[in-house]
Amino acid sequence: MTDERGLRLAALPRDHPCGRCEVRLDTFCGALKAKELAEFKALGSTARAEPGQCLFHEGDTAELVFNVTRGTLKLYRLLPDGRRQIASFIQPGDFLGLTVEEVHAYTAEALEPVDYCRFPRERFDRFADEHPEIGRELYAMAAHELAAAREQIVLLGRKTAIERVASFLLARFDRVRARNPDWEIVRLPMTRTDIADHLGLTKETVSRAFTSLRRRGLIALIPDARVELLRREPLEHLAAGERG
Amino acid sequence: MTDERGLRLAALPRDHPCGRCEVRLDTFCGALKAKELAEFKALGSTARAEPGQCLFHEGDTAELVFNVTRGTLKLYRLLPDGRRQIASFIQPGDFLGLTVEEVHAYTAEALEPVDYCRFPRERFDRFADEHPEIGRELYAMAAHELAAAREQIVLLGRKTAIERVASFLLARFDRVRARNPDWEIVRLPMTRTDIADHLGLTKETVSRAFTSLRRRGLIALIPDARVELLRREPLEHLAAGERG
DNA sequence: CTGCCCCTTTGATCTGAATCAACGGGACTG
DNA sequence: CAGTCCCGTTGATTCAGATCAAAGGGGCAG
Repeated sequence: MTDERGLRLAALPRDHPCGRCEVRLDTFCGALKAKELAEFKALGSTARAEPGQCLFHEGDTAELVFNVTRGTLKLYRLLPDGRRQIASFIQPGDFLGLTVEEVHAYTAEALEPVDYCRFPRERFDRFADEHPEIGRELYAMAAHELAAAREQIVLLGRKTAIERVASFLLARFDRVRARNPDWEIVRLPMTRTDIADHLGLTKETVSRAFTSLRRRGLIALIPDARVELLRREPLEHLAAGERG
Repeated sequence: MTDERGLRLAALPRDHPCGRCEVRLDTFCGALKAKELAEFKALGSTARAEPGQCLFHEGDTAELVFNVTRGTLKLYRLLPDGRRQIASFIQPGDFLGLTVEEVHAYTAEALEPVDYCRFPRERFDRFADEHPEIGRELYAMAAHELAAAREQIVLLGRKTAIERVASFLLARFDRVRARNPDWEIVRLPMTRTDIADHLGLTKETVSRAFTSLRRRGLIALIPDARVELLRREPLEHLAAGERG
């Protein structure tokens, strides 16, 4: 699989508009041949968002879809009195903005500088209709996100504070590991408040959980918002809910 | 849309194997013409599950996919110490068993007598590959379920007990209303414990929330596990999190 | 009809995490 | 370089919901 993808990457002409895209093979673009990819790319444009800027707000009509190539966003909903829930963090390779509704149900805000491709929804849909291989990839991505969302449901419904934080950290480590198998340090571009709003906790409780994991020797907190994984197994036990 | 579907339903020959299926147009079967539908149906078989029986367990290899035609199931995960989270309730017209993993991450257990069609996953995938219109429906269903899952994430992460119960009830009422616009009574085939395990609460808290909603005159509890909607608006305010 | 079981409801008490409060530190600003 | 702001951490107190406990009711087997 990696080899095949490697070949396809190598096969892309030098002057191809997606030639420098680092996440091409992590998203459905990887399912397209060079020519189709160029056609696809021409449907949209690229842009950058600075920290705090939003690609769209809850309630906006969904006119564009996005493909993130660099940086992290948070996808959140606000309740009328200010309570906030971050449904998920969006990372390079993630697709964003697809909705069955006419209107976005969440706000997508950049946590750090974000580069992305954007496509008018109508054109995107037409292209997808004409390219079944895209449809298949889209379905696979939706299924994947659904699995992640249900994992989050288990976390929010039944796990304790420290189990939630352990699960969150492991998910981050595993995401890094998918690319660098022996990388044991992860950067967390989001604040404690963001993590809390993702895990259904408060920033104080998240902070205490980090401290507790550090004291138990499972992780180390490194300057510049980084965390090192010291002992994976007990962290996995905690995350799985084994009352450790 | 309803008219178009009505026509398509009427167009199905009398002796068609799906002729009596009441949910055909609620699921992707509705996107198939009579002949293709018959071919599709022939790929699998129908069966019934009694209350308490499981279509599959967490950890089983995912060899079959299911289409529920009657009855309700619960889809749940157990943590090692017995904590349980019901990811969702599955109803007629819902598709079940699709997973990106080789193995089911949840158990699907019947709450009441359940009729369903089942298909070997491999054959189903092949059929879907050959019929792009199915792929599109599958994607739409996955996107729909993802939206529902994220709604549940907001509920579990940030809503209070009574807001959760109000949201749950409204979702039930709306599901009924989609078919019978002025129907204000809904049957709840699941126990208080099931509802609690869906909403991240305990059965006692769920029961107290029902009592509170009844005392406020928003709902009435009717024998035979039924609930009547008396005042929709305040219930909607509660569900939206307006601190009523 | 009786007894058993399970479900629901209600009450009393407990507790994990929220809230309230304070402090230290890094980044930016004027 | 003082001032401000935001972030993270830690401590004290509070509270929503969990847990523990008990009683009532419907369904069903014998």
